[in-house]
Amino acid sequence: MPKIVDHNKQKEKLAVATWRVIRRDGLERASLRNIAKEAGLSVGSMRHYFSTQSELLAFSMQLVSDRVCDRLQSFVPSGNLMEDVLHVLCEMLPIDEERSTEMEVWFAFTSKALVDPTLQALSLYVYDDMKGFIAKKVEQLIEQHSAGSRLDVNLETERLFALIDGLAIHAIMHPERLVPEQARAVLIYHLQSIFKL
Amino acid sequence: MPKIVDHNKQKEKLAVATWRVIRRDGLERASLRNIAKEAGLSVGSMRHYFSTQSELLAFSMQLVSDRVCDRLQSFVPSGNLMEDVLHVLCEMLPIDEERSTEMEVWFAFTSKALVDPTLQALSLYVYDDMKGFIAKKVEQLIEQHSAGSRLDVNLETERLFALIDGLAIHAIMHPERLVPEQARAVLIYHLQSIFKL
DNA sequence: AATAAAATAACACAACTGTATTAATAAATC
DNA sequence: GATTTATTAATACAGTTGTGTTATTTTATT
Repeated sequence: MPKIVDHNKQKEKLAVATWRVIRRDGLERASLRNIAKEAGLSVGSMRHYFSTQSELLAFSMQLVSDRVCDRLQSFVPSGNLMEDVLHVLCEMLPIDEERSTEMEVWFAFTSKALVDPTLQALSLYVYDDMKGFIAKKVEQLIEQHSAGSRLDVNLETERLFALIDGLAIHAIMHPERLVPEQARAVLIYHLQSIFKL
Repeated sequence: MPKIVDHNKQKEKLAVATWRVIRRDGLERASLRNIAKEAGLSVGSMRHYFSTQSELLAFSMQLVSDRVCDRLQSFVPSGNLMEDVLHVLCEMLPIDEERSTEMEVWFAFTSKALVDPTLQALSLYVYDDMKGFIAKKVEQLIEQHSAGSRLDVNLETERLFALIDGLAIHAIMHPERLVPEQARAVLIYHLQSIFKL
Protein backbone atom coordinates (compact mmCIF):
# COMPACT_ATOMS: atom_id res chain seq x y z
CA MET A 1 0.00 0.00 0.00
CA PRO A 2 2.47 2.63 1.00
CA LYS A 3 5.80 3.63 -0.37
CA ILE A 4 8.14 1.42 1.56
CA VAL A 5 11.65 2.52 2.49
CA ASP A 6 14.13 0.69 4.65
CA HIS A 7 13.73 2.51 7.94
CA ASN A 8 17.11 1.58 9.31
CA LYS A 9 18.97 2.44 6.14
CA GLN A 10 17.25 5.82 6.09
CA LYS A 11 18.17 6.43 9.71
CA GLU A 12 21.80 5.61 9.00
CA LYS A 13 21.74 7.87 5.97
CA LEU A 14 20.56 10.70 8.19
CA ALA A 15 23.17 9.87 10.81
CA VAL A 16 25.96 9.96 8.24
CA ALA A 17 24.66 13.29 6.98
CA THR A 18 24.81 14.44 10.59
CA TRP A 19 28.44 13.35 10.71
CA ARG A 20 29.23 15.45 7.68
CA VAL A 21 27.61 18.53 9.17
CA ILE A 22 29.39 18.02 12.48
CA ARG A 23 32.74 17.54 10.82
CA ARG A 24 32.36 20.51 8.50
CA ASP A 25 30.59 23.02 10.73
CA GLY A 26 30.70 21.64 14.26
CA LEU A 27 28.15 20.11 16.57
CA GLU A 28 26.47 23.40 17.38
CA ARG A 29 25.62 23.84 13.72
CA ALA A 30 24.05 20.39 13.56
CA SER A 31 20.52 21.78 13.51
CA LEU A 32 17.62 19.88 12.02
CA ARG A 33 17.49 22.25 9.08
CA ASN A 34 21.19 21.97 8.29
CA ILE A 35 21.13 18.20 8.58
CA ALA A 36 18.02 17.99 6.42
CA LYS A 37 19.68 20.12 3.75
CA GLU A 38 22.82 17.97 3.90
CA ALA A 39 20.76 14.81 3.54
CA GLY A 40 18.58 16.29 0.80
CA LEU A 41 15.39 15.95 2.82
CA SER A 42 12.88 18.19 4.47
CA VAL A 43 12.74 18.70 8.20
CA GLY A 44 9.28 17.16 8.31
CA SER A 45 10.55 13.98 6.69
CA MET A 46 13.24 13.60 9.29
CA ARG A 47 10.74 13.66 12.09
CA HIS A 48 9.33 10.47 10.63
CA TYR A 49 12.53 8.68 11.63
CA PHE A 50 13.54 10.70 14.66
CA SER A 51 10.78 12.34 16.68
CA THR A 52 13.31 14.61 18.33
CA GLN A 53 16.74 16.06 17.67
CA SER A 54 18.21 14.37 20.72
CA GLU A 55 17.23 11.01 19.28
CA LEU A 56 18.97 11.77 16.01
CA LEU A 57 22.14 12.89 17.75
CA ALA A 58 22.20 9.91 20.10
CA PHE A 59 21.71 7.57 17.15
CA SER A 60 24.48 9.30 15.23
CA MET A 61 26.86 8.90 18.15
CA GLN A 62 25.87 5.29 18.62
CA LEU A 63 26.53 4.61 14.95
CA VAL A 64 30.15 5.62 15.37
CA SER A 65 30.80 3.00 18.00
CA ASP A 66 28.80 0.46 16.02
CA ARG A 67 30.96 0.96 12.97
CA VAL A 68 34.15 0.50 14.97
CA CYS A 69 32.76 -2.58 16.69
CA ASP A 70 31.76 -4.07 13.36
CA ARG A 71 35.27 -3.70 12.03
CA LEU A 72 36.76 -5.22 15.17
CA GLN A 73 34.43 -8.20 15.03
CA SER A 74 34.98 -8.89 11.34
CA PHE A 75 38.74 -8.93 11.81
CA VAL A 76 40.37 -12.31 11.27
CA PRO A 77 43.56 -12.72 13.33
CA SER A 78 46.76 -13.63 11.55
CA GLY A 79 48.08 -15.62 14.48
CA ASN A 80 50.93 -13.26 15.26
CA LEU A 81 49.64 -11.80 18.53
CA MET A 82 51.71 -8.64 18.48
CA GLU A 83 50.71 -7.86 14.90
CA ASP A 84 47.07 -8.57 15.56
CA VAL A 85 46.99 -6.42 18.68
CA LEU A 86 48.62 -3.60 16.77
CA HIS A 87 46.06 -3.97 14.02
CA VAL A 88 42.99 -3.77 16.25
CA LEU A 89 44.43 -0.92 18.31
CA CYS A 90 44.99 1.03 15.10
CA GLU A 91 41.24 0.80 14.53
CA MET A 92 41.02 3.38 17.29
CA LEU A 93 43.43 5.80 15.67
CA PRO A 94 42.61 8.27 12.86
CA ILE A 95 44.91 6.62 10.37
CA ASP A 96 42.74 7.18 7.29
CA GLU A 97 39.80 9.27 6.12
CA GLU A 98 37.09 6.89 7.34
CA ARG A 99 38.59 6.54 10.79
CA SER A 100 39.37 10.25 11.01
CA THR A 101 35.76 11.09 10.35
CA GLU A 102 34.58 8.69 13.01
CA MET A 103 37.10 9.91 15.57
CA GLU A 104 36.36 13.58 14.99
CA VAL A 105 32.63 13.03 15.27
CA TRP A 106 33.10 10.86 18.33
CA PHE A 107 35.26 13.56 19.87
CA ALA A 108 32.57 16.16 19.31
CA PHE A 109 29.92 13.95 20.88
CA THR A 110 32.20 13.09 23.79
CA SER A 111 32.59 16.74 24.56
CA LYS A 112 28.83 17.24 24.55
CA ALA A 113 28.42 14.16 26.73
CA LEU A 114 29.81 16.15 29.64
CA VAL A 115 26.50 18.01 29.86
CA ASP A 116 24.14 15.48 28.23
CA PRO A 117 23.16 12.44 30.34
CA THR A 118 22.10 10.32 27.36
CA LEU A 119 25.38 10.79 25.53
CA GLN A 120 27.22 10.43 28.82
CA ALA A 121 25.72 6.98 29.32
CA LEU A 122 26.78 5.87 25.85
CA SER A 123 30.25 7.26 26.40
CA LEU A 124 30.57 5.32 29.64
CA TYR A 125 29.36 2.13 28.03
CA VAL A 126 31.93 2.42 25.25
CA TYR A 127 34.64 3.21 27.79
CA ASP A 128 33.94 0.00 29.67
CA ASP A 129 33.73 -1.98 26.48
CA MET A 130 37.01 -0.71 25.12
CA LYS A 131 38.77 -1.06 28.44
CA GLY A 132 37.64 -4.67 28.67
CA PHE A 133 38.80 -5.28 25.13
CA ILE A 134 42.22 -3.77 25.80
CA ALA A 135 42.55 -5.61 29.10
CA LYS A 136 42.05 -8.90 27.26
CA LYS A 137 44.79 -8.04 24.81
CA VAL A 138 47.14 -7.02 27.59
CA GLU A 139 46.53 -10.31 29.38
CA GLN A 140 47.24 -12.24 26.21
CA LEU A 141 50.47 -10.35 25.66
CA ILE A 142 51.57 -10.84 29.24
CA GLU A 143 50.82 -14.53 29.02
CA GLN A 144 52.78 -14.95 25.82
CA HIS A 145 55.85 -13.00 26.88
CA SER A 146 56.97 -14.70 30.04
CA ALA A 147 59.13 -11.73 30.94
CA GLY A 148 55.96 -9.76 31.57
CA SER A 149 54.92 -11.76 34.59
CA ARG A 150 55.78 -8.90 36.91
CA LEU A 151 53.57 -6.45 35.05
CA ASP A 152 50.46 -4.98 36.63
CA VAL A 153 47.53 -5.80 34.33
CA ASN A 154 45.30 -2.99 35.55
CA LEU A 155 47.95 -0.31 35.30
CA GLU A 156 49.16 -1.58 31.93
CA THR A 157 45.61 -1.58 30.62
CA GLU A 158 44.77 1.94 31.68
CA ARG A 159 48.17 3.09 30.48
CA LEU A 160 47.66 1.60 27.03
CA PHE A 161 44.07 2.83 26.87
CA ALA A 162 45.01 6.37 27.80
CA LEU A 163 47.92 6.29 25.38
CA ILE A 164 45.64 5.35 22.50
CA ASP A 165 43.07 8.02 23.25
CA GLY A 166 45.80 10.58 23.78
CA LEU A 167 47.40 9.73 20.45
CA ALA A 168 44.00 9.84 18.77
CA ILE A 169 43.25 13.30 20.15
CA HIS A 170 46.65 14.64 19.15
CA ALA A 171 46.40 13.19 15.66
CA ILE A 172 42.91 14.62 15.23
CA MET A 173 43.64 18.04 16.61
CA HIS A 174 47.08 18.51 15.10
CA PRO A 175 47.51 16.25 12.09
CA GLU A 176 50.39 18.41 10.89
CA ARG A 177 52.27 17.60 14.10
CA LEU A 178 51.36 13.96 14.59
CA VAL A 179 50.85 12.12 11.33
CA PRO A 180 49.29 8.63 11.35
CA GLU A 181 52.64 6.90 10.86
CA GLN A 182 54.08 8.65 13.90
CA ALA A 183 51.10 7.78 16.07
CA ARG A 184 51.48 4.22 14.92
CA ALA A 185 55.19 4.33 15.63
CA VAL A 186 54.59 5.48 19.19
CA LEU A 187 52.14 2.64 19.69
CA ILE A 188 54.63 0.08 18.36
CA TYR A 189 57.35 1.59 20.50
CA HIS A 190 55.12 1.29 23.54
CA LEU A 191 54.17 -2.33 22.93
CA GLN A 192 57.72 -3.37 22.20
CA SER A 193 59.15 -1.58 25.21
CA ILE A 194 56.87 -3.68 27.40
CA PHE A 195 56.55 -7.03 25.68
CA LYS A 196 59.72 -7.48 23.67
CA LEU A 197 62.29 -7.26 26.42
CA MET B 1 36.51 61.85 35.05
CA PRO B 2 35.00 58.48 34.43
CA LYS B 3 34.21 55.62 36.65
CA ILE B 4 37.37 53.61 36.36
CA VAL B 5 37.38 49.83 36.55
CA ASP B 6 40.30 47.50 36.01
CA HIS B 7 39.68 46.40 32.45
CA ASN B 8 41.69 43.22 32.71
CA LYS B 9 40.16 42.17 36.00
CA GLN B 10 36.70 42.66 34.54
CA LYS B 11 37.59 40.65 31.45
CA GLU B 12 38.86 37.81 33.60
CA LYS B 13 35.71 37.97 35.70
CA LEU B 14 33.65 37.56 32.54
CA ALA B 15 35.88 34.74 31.35
CA VAL B 16 35.48 32.87 34.61
CA ALA B 17 31.72 33.35 34.41
CA THR B 18 31.97 31.88 30.91
CA TRP B 19 33.78 28.89 32.37
CA ARG B 20 30.96 28.32 34.83
CA VAL B 21 28.33 28.42 32.10
CA ILE B 22 30.34 26.07 29.90
CA ARG B 23 30.90 23.61 32.70
CA ARG B 24 27.29 23.65 33.86
CA ASP B 25 25.41 23.89 30.56
CA GLY B 26 27.94 23.27 27.81
CA LEU B 27 29.64 25.46 25.23
CA GLU B 28 26.56 25.73 23.05
CA ARG B 29 24.69 27.35 25.92
CA ALA B 30 27.44 29.91 26.42
CA SER B 31 25.41 32.70 24.84
CA LEU B 32 26.01 36.33 25.63
CA ARG B 33 22.78 36.51 27.58
CA ASN B 34 23.54 33.44 29.68
CA ILE B 35 27.06 34.59 30.40
CA ALA B 36 25.84 38.07 31.29
CA LYS B 37 23.31 36.60 33.70
CA GLU B 38 25.97 34.37 35.25
CA ALA B 39 28.30 37.34 35.69
CA GLY B 40 25.53 39.61 36.97
CA LEU B 41 25.91 42.09 34.14
CA SER B 42 23.94 43.27 31.18
CA VAL B 43 24.75 42.23 27.66
CA GLY B 44 25.47 45.83 26.74
CA SER B 45 28.09 46.09 29.47
CA MET B 46 29.89 43.04 28.19
CA ARG B 47 30.27 44.56 24.78
CA HIS B 48 32.40 47.22 26.41
CA TYR B 49 35.04 44.60 27.12
CA PHE B 50 34.46 42.21 24.25
CA SER B 51 33.10 43.66 21.04
CA THR B 52 32.12 40.21 19.85
CA GLN B 53 31.28 36.82 21.29
CA SER B 54 34.22 35.19 19.53
CA GLU B 55 36.56 37.54 21.34
CA LEU B 56 35.10 36.58 24.69
CA LEU B 57 35.35 32.87 23.97
CA ALA B 58 38.91 33.12 22.66
CA PHE B 59 39.90 35.08 25.74
CA SER B 60 38.23 32.54 27.99
CA MET B 61 40.13 29.71 26.33
CA GLN B 62 43.38 31.61 26.52
CA LEU B 63 42.83 32.22 30.22
CA VAL B 64 42.82 28.48 30.87
CA SER B 65 46.27 28.00 29.43
CA ASP B 66 47.47 31.16 31.17
CA ARG B 67 46.38 29.84 34.55
CA VAL B 68 48.18 26.55 34.00
CA CYS B 69 51.31 28.32 32.79
CA ASP B 70 51.27 30.60 35.81
CA ARG B 71 51.21 27.63 38.15
CA LEU B 72 54.02 25.91 36.27
CA GLN B 73 56.19 29.01 36.33
CA SER B 74 55.63 29.71 40.01
CA PHE B 75 56.64 26.18 40.97
CA VAL B 76 59.88 25.93 42.92
CA PRO B 77 61.64 22.58 42.34
CA SER B 78 62.52 20.43 45.31
CA GLY B 79 65.65 19.09 43.69
CA ASN B 80 64.37 15.53 43.36
CA LEU B 81 63.90 15.37 39.60
CA MET B 82 61.44 12.51 39.54
CA GLU B 83 59.26 14.13 42.20
CA ASP B 84 59.38 17.49 40.49
CA VAL B 85 58.48 16.05 37.09
CA LEU B 86 55.60 14.19 38.63
CA HIS B 87 54.41 17.37 40.27
CA VAL B 88 54.39 19.50 37.14
CA LEU B 89 52.81 16.75 35.05
CA CYS B 90 50.00 16.49 37.61
CA GLU B 91 49.25 20.13 36.86
CA MET B 92 47.83 18.78 33.61
CA LEU B 93 45.55 16.26 35.27
CA PRO B 94 42.13 16.99 36.83
CA ILE B 95 43.24 16.07 40.33
CA ASP B 96 41.19 18.69 42.17
CA GLU B 97 38.27 21.03 41.62
CA GLU B 98 40.29 23.91 40.20
CA ARG B 99 42.14 21.73 37.71
CA SER B 100 39.01 19.80 36.82
CA THR B 101 37.25 23.02 35.92
CA GLU B 102 40.13 24.13 33.74
CA MET B 103 40.45 20.75 32.02
CA GLU B 104 36.74 20.43 31.30
CA VAL B 105 36.57 23.93 29.88
CA TRP B 106 39.73 23.36 27.88
CA PHE B 107 38.27 20.14 26.55
CA ALA B 108 35.12 21.92 25.40
CA PHE B 109 37.14 24.60 23.65
CA THR B 110 39.44 22.03 22.08
CA SER B 111 36.46 20.32 20.53
CA LYS B 112 35.21 23.59 19.10
CA ALA B 113 38.71 24.34 17.83
CA LEU B 114 38.21 21.68 15.17
CA VAL B 115 35.91 24.05 13.30
CA ASP B 116 37.12 27.43 14.59
CA PRO B 117 40.44 28.71 13.17
CA THR B 118 41.09 31.14 16.02
CA LEU B 119 40.71 28.50 18.71
CA GLN B 120 42.59 26.04 16.50
CA ALA B 121 45.59 28.37 16.45
CA LEU B 122 45.60 28.68 20.21
CA SER B 123 45.28 24.93 20.58
CA LEU B 124 48.25 24.38 18.32
CA TYR B 125 50.33 26.92 20.19
CA VAL B 126 49.61 25.23 23.50
CA TYR B 127 50.36 21.83 21.98
CA ASP B 128 53.80 22.97 20.89
CA ASP B 129 54.42 24.66 24.22
CA MET B 130 53.49 21.61 26.24
CA LYS B 131 55.36 19.23 24.00
CA GLY B 132 58.49 21.34 24.35
CA PHE B 133 58.03 21.42 28.10
CA ILE B 134 57.61 17.67 28.32
CA ALA B 135 60.52 17.05 25.97
CA LYS B 136 62.75 19.04 28.32
CA LYS B 137 61.70 16.93 31.26
CA VAL B 138 62.23 13.71 29.33
CA GLU B 139 65.74 14.83 28.38
CA GLN B 140 66.54 15.63 31.99
CA LEU B 141 65.29 12.24 33.12
CA ILE B 142 67.24 10.42 30.43
CA GLU B 143 70.37 12.36 31.33
CA GLN B 144 70.03 11.55 35.01
CA HIS B 145 69.28 7.86 34.62
CA SER B 146 72.19 6.50 32.65
CA ALA B 147 70.25 3.36 31.84
CA GLY B 148 68.01 5.46 29.62
CA SER B 149 70.68 6.22 27.07
CA ARG B 150 69.08 3.93 24.55
CA LEU B 151 65.72 5.69 24.79
CA ASP B 152 64.28 7.64 21.86
CA VAL B 153 63.59 11.18 23.10
CA ASN B 154 61.01 12.00 20.46
CA LEU B 155 59.02 8.82 20.92
CA GLU B 156 59.24 9.01 24.70
CA THR B 157 58.04 12.60 24.62
CA GLU B 158 55.02 11.96 22.43
CA ARG B 159 54.26 8.83 24.41
CA LEU B 160 54.29 10.68 27.72
CA PHE B 161 52.38 13.62 26.26
CA ALA B 162 49.66 11.39 24.81
CA LEU B 163 49.49 9.41 28.04
CA ILE B 164 48.85 12.56 30.06
CA ASP B 165 46.15 13.87 27.77
CA GLY B 166 44.56 10.44 27.58
CA LEU B 167 44.50 10.13 31.36
CA ALA B 168 43.09 13.63 31.62
CA ILE B 169 40.27 12.87 29.19
CA HIS B 170 39.41 9.63 30.94
CA ALA B 171 39.43 11.23 34.37
CA ILE B 172 37.24 14.08 33.15
CA MET B 173 34.77 11.96 31.23
CA HIS B 174 34.53 9.08 33.69
CA PRO B 175 35.61 10.22 37.14
CA GLU B 176 33.83 7.21 38.65
CA ARG B 177 36.10 4.90 36.67
CA LEU B 178 39.41 6.75 36.87
CA VAL B 179 39.81 8.68 40.10
CA PRO B 180 42.66 11.18 40.47
CA GLU B 181 44.77 8.82 42.56
CA GLN B 182 44.57 6.15 39.88
CA ALA B 183 45.52 8.54 37.11
CA ARG B 184 48.43 9.62 39.23
CA ALA B 185 49.36 6.01 39.89
CA VAL B 186 49.45 5.24 36.16
CA LEU B 187 51.69 8.24 35.61
CA ILE B 188 54.06 7.14 38.37
CA TYR B 189 54.03 3.61 37.00
CA HIS B 190 54.91 4.92 33.56
CA LEU B 191 57.78 7.09 34.74
CA GLN B 192 59.24 4.38 36.95
CA SER B 193 58.98 1.71 34.27
CA ILE B 194 61.17 3.85 32.06
CA PHE B 195 63.54 5.67 34.36
CA LYS B 196 63.94 3.44 37.40
CA LEU B 197 65.29 0.33 35.73
C1' DA C 1 28.05 71.92 41.90
C1' DA C 2 29.05 71.32 36.84
C1' DT C 3 30.87 68.49 33.38
C1' DA C 4 32.97 65.21 30.64
C1' DA C 5 33.83 60.56 29.86
C1' DA C 6 33.49 55.91 31.02
C1' DA C 7 30.53 52.31 32.19
C1' DT C 8 26.01 50.27 32.29
C1' DA C 9 21.50 49.25 30.83
C1' DA C 10 17.49 48.74 27.69
C1' DC C 11 15.47 47.90 23.55
C1' DA C 12 15.14 46.60 18.53
C1' DC C 13 16.04 43.70 14.71
C1' DA C 14 16.81 40.00 11.63
C1' DA C 15 18.26 35.33 11.64
C1' DC C 16 18.04 30.99 13.46
C1' DT C 17 16.38 27.23 16.56
C1' DG C 18 13.08 22.80 17.77
C1' DT C 19 8.76 21.27 17.25
C1' DA C 20 3.78 21.01 16.13
C1' DT C 21 0.28 21.06 12.63
C1' DT C 22 -1.40 20.61 8.17
C1' DA C 23 -1.31 19.55 3.34
C1' DA C 24 0.65 17.06 -0.68
C1' DT C 25 2.92 13.11 -2.81
C1' DA C 26 4.07 8.55 -3.79
C1' DA C 27 3.47 3.50 -4.19
C1' DA C 28 1.44 -1.08 -3.19
C1' DT C 29 -2.80 -3.49 -2.84
C1' DC C 30 -7.66 -4.22 -4.29
C1' DG D 1 -7.45 2.46 -12.22
C1' DA D 2 -9.15 3.55 -7.40
C1' DT D 3 -7.89 3.61 -2.82
C1' DT D 4 -5.37 3.33 1.18
C1' DT D 5 -1.43 4.59 3.79
C1' DA D 6 3.44 5.27 4.54
C1' DT D 7 6.19 8.91 3.41
C1' DT D 8 7.36 13.56 2.26
C1' DA D 9 6.85 18.47 2.11
C1' DA D 10 5.29 23.11 3.70
C1' DT D 11 4.00 26.38 6.93
C1' DA D 12 3.44 28.36 11.56
C1' DC D 13 4.88 29.55 16.12
C1' DA D 14 7.23 30.70 20.19
C1' DG D 15 11.80 31.03 21.90
C1' DT D 16 16.74 32.11 21.49
C1' DT D 17 20.66 33.90 19.21
C1' DG D 18 24.39 37.88 18.05
C1' DT D 19 24.72 42.46 17.44
C1' DG D 20 23.55 47.32 16.58
C1' DT D 21 21.53 51.58 18.48
C1' DT D 22 20.09 54.54 22.02
C1' DA D 23 19.45 56.14 26.64
C1' DT D 24 20.77 56.08 31.52
C1' DT D 25 23.78 55.91 35.38
C1' DT D 26 28.15 56.53 37.67
C1' DT D 27 32.41 58.93 38.90
C1' DA D 28 36.68 61.63 38.71
C1' DT D 29 38.04 65.98 37.44
C1' DT D 30 37.22 71.07 37.01
